Amino acid sequence: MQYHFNDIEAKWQKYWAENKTFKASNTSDKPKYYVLDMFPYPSGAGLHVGHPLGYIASDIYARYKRHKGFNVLHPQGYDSFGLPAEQYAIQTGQHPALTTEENIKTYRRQLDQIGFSFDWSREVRTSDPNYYKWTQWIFIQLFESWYNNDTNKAESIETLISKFSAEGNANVNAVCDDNIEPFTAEQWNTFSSEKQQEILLQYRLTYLAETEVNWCPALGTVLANDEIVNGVSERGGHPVIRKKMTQWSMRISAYAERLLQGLDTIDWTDSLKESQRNWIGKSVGASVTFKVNNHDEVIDVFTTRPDTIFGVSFMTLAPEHELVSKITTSEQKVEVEAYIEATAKRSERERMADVKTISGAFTGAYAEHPFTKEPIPIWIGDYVLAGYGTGAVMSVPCGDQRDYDFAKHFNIPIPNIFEGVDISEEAFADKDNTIIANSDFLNGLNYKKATKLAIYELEKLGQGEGKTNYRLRDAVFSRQRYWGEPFPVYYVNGMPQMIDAQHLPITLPEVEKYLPTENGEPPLGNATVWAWCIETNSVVSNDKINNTTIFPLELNTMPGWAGSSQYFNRYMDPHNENEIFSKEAIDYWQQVDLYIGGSEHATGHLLYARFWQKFMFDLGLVPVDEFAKKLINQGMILGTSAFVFKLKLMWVDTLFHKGSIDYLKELALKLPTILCSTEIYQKYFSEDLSLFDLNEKYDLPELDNFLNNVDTNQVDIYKLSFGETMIHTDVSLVNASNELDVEAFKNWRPEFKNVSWIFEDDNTYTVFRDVEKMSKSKYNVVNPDAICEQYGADSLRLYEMFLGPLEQAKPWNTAGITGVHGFLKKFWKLYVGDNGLNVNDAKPTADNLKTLHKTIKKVEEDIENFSFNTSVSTFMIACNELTAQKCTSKEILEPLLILLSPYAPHIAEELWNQLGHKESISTAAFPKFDASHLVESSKEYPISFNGKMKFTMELSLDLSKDDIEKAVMAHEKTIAQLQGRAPKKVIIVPGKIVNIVG
RNA sequence: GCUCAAGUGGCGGAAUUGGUAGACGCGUCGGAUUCAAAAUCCGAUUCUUCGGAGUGUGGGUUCGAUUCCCACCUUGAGUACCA
Repeated sequence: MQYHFNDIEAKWQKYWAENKTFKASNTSDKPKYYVLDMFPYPSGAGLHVGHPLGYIASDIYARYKRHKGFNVLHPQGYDSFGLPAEQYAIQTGQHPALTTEENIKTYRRQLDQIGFSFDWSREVRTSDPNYYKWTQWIFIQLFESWYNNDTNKAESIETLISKFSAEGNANVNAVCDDNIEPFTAEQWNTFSSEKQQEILLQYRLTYLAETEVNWCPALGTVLANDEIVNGVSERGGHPVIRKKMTQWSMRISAYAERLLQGLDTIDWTDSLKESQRNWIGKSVGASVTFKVNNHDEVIDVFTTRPDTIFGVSFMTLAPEHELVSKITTSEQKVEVEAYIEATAKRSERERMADVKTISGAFTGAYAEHPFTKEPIPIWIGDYVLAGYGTGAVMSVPCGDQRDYDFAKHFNIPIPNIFEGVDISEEAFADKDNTIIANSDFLNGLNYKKATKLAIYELEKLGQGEGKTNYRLRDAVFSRQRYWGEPFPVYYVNGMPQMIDAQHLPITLPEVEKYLPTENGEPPLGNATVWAWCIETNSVVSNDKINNTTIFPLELNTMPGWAGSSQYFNRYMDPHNENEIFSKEAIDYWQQVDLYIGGSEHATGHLLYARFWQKFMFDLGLVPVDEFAKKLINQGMILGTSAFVFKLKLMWVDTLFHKGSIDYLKELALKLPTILCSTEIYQKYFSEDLSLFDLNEKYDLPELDNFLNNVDTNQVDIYKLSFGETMIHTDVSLVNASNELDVEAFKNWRPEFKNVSWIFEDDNTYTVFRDVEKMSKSKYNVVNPDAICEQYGADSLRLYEMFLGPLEQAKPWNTAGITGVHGFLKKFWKLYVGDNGLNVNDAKPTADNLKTLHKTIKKVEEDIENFSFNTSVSTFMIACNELTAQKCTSKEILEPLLILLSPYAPHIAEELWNQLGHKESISTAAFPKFDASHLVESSKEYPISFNGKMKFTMELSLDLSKDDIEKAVMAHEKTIAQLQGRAPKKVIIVPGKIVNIVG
């Protein structure tokens, strides 16, 4: 009987679905294990072979853990709000809910055909009102909370209100806005309700604030930095302006320190933790206040090196700094304004990428040194960014290379405040070896002591204090989009009010158009039924708005990361209508044990989700403050693009031609389209042959005609050289030997229907191959549907794992799948012969047992180390060995099946069933490794001379070092190798190696 | 620039604590089977001037280095002057 993978796979997928084989229970005697994949966005293009890589790995792990006796939670769902569906809706008018539904159907079909052991009964979708009800609910909790630095956690806003009414805000130690005005309890109690709300908003964990955004009036939307190219929008090339907008923000900065510390408690990859650390960007130092001479102004700076304060020889402000216009002298005005204008034209990215060009301008103003009272010139320079810190720097050229370069460039003095250090060539930034000099009371001190003393003295002057700075900014939470969670917020006199949680969800209203409104409001501004009635507690028609009982609702929606910041907990109890999850469920599952996904989420989703988890921990909703214990990043699967070479004229040797460049350019345009097969092209190109030579060899009428019409007075046709333009061709038109289906290519690209082709000698056309990111636009996308159809899901699963280490990027090459497919056929034949089952009760041989147990050992180690590629090799070796051993023993073949089942579950289930089992193989226990089967009595010793292996010798493992040496020295090959010399030394490591030196 | 990965045959990759470099698979070549093909099976496959050389390059430590140390080069990813 043959291996009919399509039938087998369909049969078991149906069985698993019907029997709910992988449904997880929230109560069990078994230990729990929670394996989660990062939330997929169901895109319209469906899955390509790169997407399931992580899902296959997590599925193997989940199935392995079930064999190991765990109660495994392995859910899946969809992050189904998002921009692509909205964009599609704008173009076609189709409701995003409809297209999303369609896309999910495709995704589900594709996921099902790969045989994942998901518990689909727990599926969630972020765009489902029953789900986003809880996203809205968390938003309300954030609004109703403030961060108390004294208790170092979030607390109910009620505790803050009672503090205010009892003692005012003087003793409140909160994370809040910068510009808070002090008030007493009496004042608080006399404030109007609106005033009180206004103040509270400055403390809440989610708050309204004016934020600068990249506004594109033509598109009516806000753009991300990388959507802007050269100051205009990437799509359409419309102008973009900086605009202030009132938006919801999340006070994630309150959690900066805890987010940083928490990294030490979780088993995530170092590179990912490192990028989070960089993103949080903690720096310890001091804030210092400089007075500006002849002005009633001060400049605040943050510095990590207060010990170098006597080395300050100038100040640098960002060109955008608000003080610049106030303090610039009339003499310097022209220069400063010109410089500001020049900077404004450069994008922030440009300014940052360019470290080599030094530019700046002197404002003419001076600051006063806090200790020496000497005047310090104030400059502006675009190496200082307005957005970071205070947008101003105290410049210490002897201790900072950028300040040093700036000072050198503008001939600003560079005072040396370091003992015994030469700064004539570069700045000295080594904190550890710093001894301060020329610095009054700091002389002779090291970095640590000088820093402490400098801060102490600054505090005495009232011109500074010790300070810790974080780069992490509060996160903007509003989006001017339709397809996202609506806020549960209405406005009374411009002040935001939360809708009571019992009335959630506030569902997305219907709109006619998904575009922003004509007066620049977000798409929800198009909704006609989008007002809140506080009497009926329901959404009502806009025309009823009276601002006494019926009020306008918020028009923004939430960002993509809102829904994905809580889904991992919701999976624990996804259908609970009364709570976000029950206490029993969260206490049982606790947190994700293994999370697999891409590293592109390092500073987005993975940081925000940790923030929400910590917030929920503070509220006592979750038992642990990190949501994922272990995290692995799977590497990207790259595509192998295929190209055809189109010839073009090259200019390198214009010297050979008498004609003008213009004539050559004109000629280039007239060159007929010639597509040249890769091997021919590379041969001719590397031999530096000309177009003329090519034409001689291959009779191309069009080229002939072209060459005949070249003005030979201007051009030497014998020396017209050529190069190539590479044109992507769809990889589906190319076979495993890189041969192009030319007819299909012509049908796909009609513009190449009647052009000249140069084929290989055997009349085929070979494409050029190169590895690139897998994407539709590069025509290198490989669809798993076709692979499952032709080779089966088990082959796809094995091959994805076989490609290489999970965490590394690696190219996909469909041709290689025949290897693992051949293995599965061979594996099948080990169990099933032409006349039925081969398996019997034969007693296993020592070799059989050895093969089995070394396989158990290796596979178990591999899974624990997430080294799935090497287990596939191990299976192949085991299969090859057992086939050679003609093994038929059930005692061997049955455990082997369990080993394979996490990787290739369908074939394993089928054979398991044929062996007579009634239960799914997923219920079988993982085989136990027995080391006694691997004990060897002898070893094939490598005999090396000076570290180079020359031959091997079979020796008993019982031999002593001396016995081994005697045996080796007596060997004829040793004698031949030494040629009469006496060895200087003989190294013997029993059981490992013999090395003869000399 | 910085941070983190990575660099091994024609290709994907393997090599446990420093101990036989190239497992396993693809591809290629040769053979068997076949009227032929597919499928299947068997063998060979780092280079080589046959002495050797060889894991990006140059040094170092060691009896012995893909593995450890130093310097450099290249590629990929992330990040943006963190004051």
